[in-house]
Amino acid sequence: MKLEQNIKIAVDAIVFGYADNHLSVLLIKQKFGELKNQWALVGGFVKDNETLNDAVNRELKEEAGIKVNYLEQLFTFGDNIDRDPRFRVISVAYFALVNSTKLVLTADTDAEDAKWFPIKELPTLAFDHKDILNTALLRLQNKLTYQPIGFDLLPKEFLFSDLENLYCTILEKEIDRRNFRKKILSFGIIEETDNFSPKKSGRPAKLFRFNKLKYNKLAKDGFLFDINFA
Amino acid sequence: MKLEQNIKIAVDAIVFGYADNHLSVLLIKQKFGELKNQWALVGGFVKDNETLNDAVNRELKEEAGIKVNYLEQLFTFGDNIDRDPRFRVISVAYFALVNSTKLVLTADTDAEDAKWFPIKELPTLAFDHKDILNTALLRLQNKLTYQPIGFDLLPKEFLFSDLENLYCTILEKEIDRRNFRKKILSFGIIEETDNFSPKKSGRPAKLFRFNKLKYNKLAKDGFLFDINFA
DNA sequence: TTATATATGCGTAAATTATACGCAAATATA
DNA sequence: TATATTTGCGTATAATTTACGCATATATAA
Repeated sequence: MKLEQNIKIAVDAIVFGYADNHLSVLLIKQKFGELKNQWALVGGFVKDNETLNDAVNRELKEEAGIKVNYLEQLFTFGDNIDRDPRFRVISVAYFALVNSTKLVLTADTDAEDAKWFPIKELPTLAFDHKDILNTALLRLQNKLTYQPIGFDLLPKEFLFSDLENLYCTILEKEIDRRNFRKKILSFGIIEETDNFSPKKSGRPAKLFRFNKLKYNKLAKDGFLFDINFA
Repeated sequence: MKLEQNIKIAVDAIVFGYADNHLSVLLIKQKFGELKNQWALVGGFVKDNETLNDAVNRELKEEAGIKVNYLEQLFTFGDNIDRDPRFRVISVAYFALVNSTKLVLTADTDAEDAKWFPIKELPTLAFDHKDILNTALLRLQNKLTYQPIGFDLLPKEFLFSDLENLYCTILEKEIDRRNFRKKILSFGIIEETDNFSPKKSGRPAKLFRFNKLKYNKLAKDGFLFDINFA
């Protein structure tokens, strides 16, 4: 069997973060090559002896010094045959979420060129990274309606209003506050804490916490988290 | 930038077919190599200048002489680092459906070693193809509940009872016949024909046809096809 | 010819869930 | 003390799901 394949395999990560009612994406400024100074997704080539997951996590650490809360394979992009003149590149894209405490990038890594961009203020992106990003955004919006991944974008303890705003912001629609609360509570996967959050005005609100154990239990039994609102 | 990556990229297809109340998968008997005479998924290495989709369709034609009704990317499997001693193989798996008229493989291709296996009577599979198959089966079951892909497994004109049995068989559960009919009809994506199907006993039943145009219209408007039953 | 088994096609009551709100409570600020 | 603001709980109504009943149309057996 002849096999002279000149294709290299890369991984890319679309990392979403949420803070102050804004959804953001983590981007890296390219240091080398023709695309020097262009913004791109975190990513790089896969080493011969590491899994795809390991490769993504390594790149996330090397390029942005970050550990993500949620990671899943998104899609493999391989149709852009002329992306690099030296060889064809096929990219396995990953979808990642970090909680808001990680939205400030630490300066002690070589991550000086990593930056968060609000999803509404993106720069021009290298390669086909704009397409990948759009695919990821659709996945995020979709997944939000049937899997409770919103918690991975929030700090450990959060207000109901934070969670509600997150849904409204990412899904770009109004949701009735009281019905939202009722439905989320009905799942039995978040619990009250004894803590309150300081507020500028209005009645003080309890902080809540996501109970991953209870979620896993329900998910294993095939419980359907239907988080859709009119 | 040093880059000595010794990885080859392949595509594999999990092709599902449905006939006589049985879900089946298309497998190929390996002709060469260490795994000679073992059964495996349709698949092969990607050529330098073809898209991933083209690669899958080419393999489907070459190895089984088949054109599929539905094809989508499933998942990229890359963790099985020692699959081939010569190099590492990363496989982009595709999920495919054919309608029941194609369940008889034509002998005029080099497909003499292609065969349909009922999902409940699988042989031992090569590589990690059993894992890939399981992933595909879960995808099929899941997708059936929110996207009307069942029609891609049936002939152009079909009985409601065929569709119902397909759902019962693949999802492995009982569904109330009358409620099933009501819900599917409520979507407005299938239409009556003037034809009847010959039956062994019982009242003659009308044949129905899937209207893809109406489906596409609804899908574009974000209509939710909730095909879940208690 | 008549009875029986089988599958279809239509309908409806009851249970459940979703939607649209009302409103008191608790705080900051004017 | 009044006002604006946000929270937390509740409830009536609409919509949907679920569990069936039953007449109809055919093949086959008696």
